[in-house]
Amino acid sequence: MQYHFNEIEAKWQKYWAENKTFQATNQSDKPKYYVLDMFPYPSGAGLHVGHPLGYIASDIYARYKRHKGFNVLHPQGYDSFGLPAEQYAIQTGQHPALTTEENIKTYRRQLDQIGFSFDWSREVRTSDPSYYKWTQWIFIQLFESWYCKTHQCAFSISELEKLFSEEGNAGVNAACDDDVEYFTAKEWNSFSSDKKLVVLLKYRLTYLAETEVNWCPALGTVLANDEIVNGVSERGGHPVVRKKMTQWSMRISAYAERLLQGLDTIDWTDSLKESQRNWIGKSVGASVTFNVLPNVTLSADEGSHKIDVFTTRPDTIFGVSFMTLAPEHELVSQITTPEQKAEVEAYIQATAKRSERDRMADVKTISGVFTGAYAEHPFSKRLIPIWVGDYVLAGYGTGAVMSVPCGDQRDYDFAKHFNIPIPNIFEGIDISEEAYADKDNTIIANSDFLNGMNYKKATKRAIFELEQLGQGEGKTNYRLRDAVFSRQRYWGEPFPVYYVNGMPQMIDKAHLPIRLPEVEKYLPTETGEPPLGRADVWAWCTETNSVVANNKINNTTVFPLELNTMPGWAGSSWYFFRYMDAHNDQEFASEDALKYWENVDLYIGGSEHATGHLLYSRFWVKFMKDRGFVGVEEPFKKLINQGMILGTSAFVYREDGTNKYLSKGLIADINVHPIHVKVQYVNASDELDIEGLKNDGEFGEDFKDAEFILEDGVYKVGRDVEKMSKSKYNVVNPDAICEQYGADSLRLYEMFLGPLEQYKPWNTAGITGVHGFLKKLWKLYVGENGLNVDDSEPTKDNLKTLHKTIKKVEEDIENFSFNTSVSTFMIAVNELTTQKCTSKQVLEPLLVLLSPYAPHIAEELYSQLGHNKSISTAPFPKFDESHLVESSKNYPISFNGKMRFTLELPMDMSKEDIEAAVMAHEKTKEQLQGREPKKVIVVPGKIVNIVG
RNA sequence: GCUCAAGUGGCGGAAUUGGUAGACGCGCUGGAUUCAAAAUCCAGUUCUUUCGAGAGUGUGGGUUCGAUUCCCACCUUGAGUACCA
Repeated sequence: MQYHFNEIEAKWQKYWAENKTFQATNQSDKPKYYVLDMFPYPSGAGLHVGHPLGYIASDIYARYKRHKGFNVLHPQGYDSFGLPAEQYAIQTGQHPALTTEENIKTYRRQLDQIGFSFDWSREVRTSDPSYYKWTQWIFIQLFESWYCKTHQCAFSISELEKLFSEEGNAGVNAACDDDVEYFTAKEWNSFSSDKKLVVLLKYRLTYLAETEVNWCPALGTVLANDEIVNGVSERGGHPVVRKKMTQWSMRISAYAERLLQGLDTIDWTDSLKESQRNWIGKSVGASVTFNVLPNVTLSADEGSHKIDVFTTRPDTIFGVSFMTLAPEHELVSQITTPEQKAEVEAYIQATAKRSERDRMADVKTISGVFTGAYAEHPFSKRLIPIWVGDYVLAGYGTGAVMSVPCGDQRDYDFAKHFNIPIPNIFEGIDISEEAYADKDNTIIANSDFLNGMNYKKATKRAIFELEQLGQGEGKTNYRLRDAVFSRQRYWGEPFPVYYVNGMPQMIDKAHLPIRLPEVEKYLPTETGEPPLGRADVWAWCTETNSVVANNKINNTTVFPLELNTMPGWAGSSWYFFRYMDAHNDQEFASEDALKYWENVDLYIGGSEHATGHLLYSRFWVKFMKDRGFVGVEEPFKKLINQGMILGTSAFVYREDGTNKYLSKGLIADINVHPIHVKVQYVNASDELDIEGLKNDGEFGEDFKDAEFILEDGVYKVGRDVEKMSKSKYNVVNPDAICEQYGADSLRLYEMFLGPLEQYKPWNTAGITGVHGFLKKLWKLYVGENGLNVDDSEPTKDNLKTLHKTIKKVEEDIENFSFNTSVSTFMIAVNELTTQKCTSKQVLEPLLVLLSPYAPHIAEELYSQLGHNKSISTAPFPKFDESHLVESSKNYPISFNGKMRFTLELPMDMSKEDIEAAVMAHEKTKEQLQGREPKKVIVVPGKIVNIVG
């Protein structure tokens, strides 16, 4: 009987689906284990062999954990809102819901054929109203919350209102907008309800704010920095301008410290934690207030300005020789003297044209302009000229810096360029060539009360003195910015928000979900409003509590709804909770389910989400914990980034100016142009199937009349490893692999390629290795005339092979070293085949070991051994050390550390006897050639090393 | 620039606490089987070599009886990030 993988795989996939083999229960005596993949965006192109890599790894782990007696939750779903579907809708007019549905079907078929043990009964789709109902609900909770910095915790906004009415806001230590004004309880209570709403909005964890964005008028949308190339949109090349827009923001900055601290409690890779730390960007220093000197030409009212700066080096405060403001800084226009006005305005105009990215990329050019105004040094009272320079970013700190040229290279370069003095405040340091930024060896000089102090002491003293003056305090700054949460798109979650007198109002939970309205086109409106501005039925009636036609808007009972939609990361920031109780229509998940499953034990996905999805999810979970909705502080306990599988592109070489294609070895110094060809026309020896290429439906025409110049009778292509992509014709489809070799071969081969975390090239030719292994495995169990397995007693060698395999495979899975397991299986099958093993006592446990990796063949053989329950219910074999105990050791005999020969000696031989046996050996004498050994190292059971 | 990875045969990679470098597989070479092919099986395959042996894990040092593994400096590649005050 042969190994008919197609039949076997279809049979067991059907069995698993029909018997709900992998359905997890929310009640169990077994310990729980939650294995999660980053859910895919269902793109139109379907899966290529790179996509399932992480899913296969997590599936192996999930199946292993089931064998180990865990109740495993291993769900899958779709991140199904997103731009490609919308773009396709704009081009074709097809509703994104339809194309998304189609794409999901393809994905599901492809995933099913690989034999994953997903619990599909818990599938979620972020674009499903029954799912985004809860995304909207969480948004409302964020709106109804504020963050107390003293307690480091979010609370209900009603508690804040109570505080305000009892004691005003002076004593409230909240994460809020910078521009809140102080008020007393009495004042608060006298505010109109509209005014109260305005004030509260400054405290809410999601709030409306004017944000500067990259606006592309032609596309009617906001673009991310990387969607802009050379100042124009990447798609279409339209001009882009900086524009202020009112958008929803998330106050993630409130959680900066906890997001940073939490990293120490989770098992993620160091590189990933490091990216998040960089992103959060904590820096400790001080804020310093400089008074701007009254300018005689300005009125008294305009004259009393203050500039706040943040510095990490308050110890260098006596080294300040100028200040620099970002061109966008609001004080610039107010303090500039009439003489400098024209120059400053010209400079601001020039910098406004450059995108933020351009400005950052061009570090070399030093530019700036003097405002004509001066500030006063808080201690020395010296005059400090105030400059404008675009090396200061408006978005970081206060958008202004105290420039200490002797201690900061950028300040130094700026000072040199504009001939500003560079006072030296460092003891014994030469600053004639460059700034001195070494904190550890700093001794302060020329600095009044700071003289002679080191960095630490001087910092402490400077902050103390600033506080005495009321012109500064110790401060910690974070680079992490609040996240913009509005998108001018159609295919995303609608906000559960309507507007009364321009103030946002939340729709009550009872009326969720607010479903996406129908529009006739998916483009922005002619007036530049988002696509939802095209909907005719998009107003909120507070009497019927329903979405009604726009023409009913009267602003007394019927109000306009929000036109923006939520960003891609909204739905993905909490989906891991929904899997716990996916069909609950009363809550996002029940308390019991949340309590049982807690959080994700193992999360596998790509490292490209390091600072997006993985940071936002942590933020939402911390918020939900604060408000008592969940019991955990972190979403993902352990996280592994799978590496990317790269494609091996193939090239043919056209001789310039001809229609001749030269085989790779013939190029020499002839001028040729390499052209990508589809990898399916290339065999394992890099030989091109010329006929196949010429008959290709898509490109055959291009090569029809081409002449292929062969070497040794074949055309050899060139190869290069590149990212797998359609445009490089190196995409390999798992469907074809499954059909030709089977899902078990695909699973084994993806693992066999190399370590999970590494980037590695795909080469279909190599799959014959693992496929051959499966055939060999099959032959070990099934002969010409039926099963080869019997009840015979295993031999010592059989047991040794089995138990070393158990040991290795178990260690490998625990270490996520799946590639070495595959080798181990090959070795085991090779050995057992040589041993002609037929013993069920050995061959049955081997199947359980293999089943996480190659579940179909394992199920089939297991059932042929007489079982009528799925192999997934079998316990993992127990390792028994006693089978590996050896009585002798083949010692490597080294001379000066180099192994020269081996010698078989009993395991229990003493050190002295080993040395004697080695020294007596004739090859030892040969090696020494008469020399007397200086030293003989004997490590019993390991090695002998002779020095001399 | 900074941070984090990673450099081992023709290729993917193995060597888990410092102890036989190149497991396992691909590819290649030779052979068996076959009318032939596929499939299968067997043997060989780091480099050099005067066939005795010698060298060898990016480069150069160091620690050690012994280093792919530990330390220092450097080079290369990849990823992320950036005038962050």
